[in-house]
Amino acid sequence: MANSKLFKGSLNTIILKLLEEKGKMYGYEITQKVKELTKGELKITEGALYPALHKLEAEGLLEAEVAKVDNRLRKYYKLTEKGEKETVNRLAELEEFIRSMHNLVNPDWSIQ
Amino acid sequence: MANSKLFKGSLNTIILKLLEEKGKMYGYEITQKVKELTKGELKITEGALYPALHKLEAEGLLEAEVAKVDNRLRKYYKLTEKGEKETVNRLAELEEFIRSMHNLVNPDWSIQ
DNA sequence: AATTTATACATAATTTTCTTATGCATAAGA
DNA sequence: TCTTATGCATAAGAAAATTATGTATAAATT
Repeated sequence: MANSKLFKGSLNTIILKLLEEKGKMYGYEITQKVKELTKGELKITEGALYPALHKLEAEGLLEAEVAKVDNRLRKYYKLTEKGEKETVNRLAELEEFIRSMHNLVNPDWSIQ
Repeated sequence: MANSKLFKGSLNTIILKLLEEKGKMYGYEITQKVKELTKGELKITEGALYPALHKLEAEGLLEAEVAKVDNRLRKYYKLTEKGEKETVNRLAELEEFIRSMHNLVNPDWSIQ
């Protein structure tokens, strides 16, 4: 997509939020869900996603569970308790970020 | 700031928008203006700002002019014609980005 | 008077985070 | 049969930031 640069730094927050909503998801599912929600605008690459998932797991925010579906492996991730708390913080930061960007560039729409 | 990661990738757009509004600005002025507009939330570091300005200049989006004020050098930047056009694009992308993020994380406010 | 903070630029080393490329494997569709 | 889709993973490289360092003058503080 044209403005993929803008998404830099927001991947972790996106993952955490989706997991908060869905309960558990596997990697490929996340890439498809993001593509769907952004109407194809944001395509998360595997080279970005899997290392991000591994890191969040190493930080104790996610825990993984492998399942075999239709003879294919899926690695399901869900939030740990720590991850749930952190997600609240990250989303608050994201909201603050968007408000700040609004103040900076002041486009012709408002935030309610 | 806590969520500086989220701002990754948006520095160029911020610079272009501020210059569009102000006409011309120098580097230090940009850092102060951003700090003011974000209530201290975003502190642009010099190591990020100056290379970004140089790159935008090299791309032909900005042009620079050095002035001496109070025995101190200031390097004023302003948009070129190409830069003005590009700024329109970048702001449209930014708006699309913010709408996408909204769809993704669906906070409790709406965009009008 | 001396030191710190503010103003103003710049670059180098390092880190973070991404893209692109590669690899393996099974299932479905053309 | 070959391509696309599903599913994981890692390595090489690029991009964009942070942190550290350097130079210089002016203002403010101790």
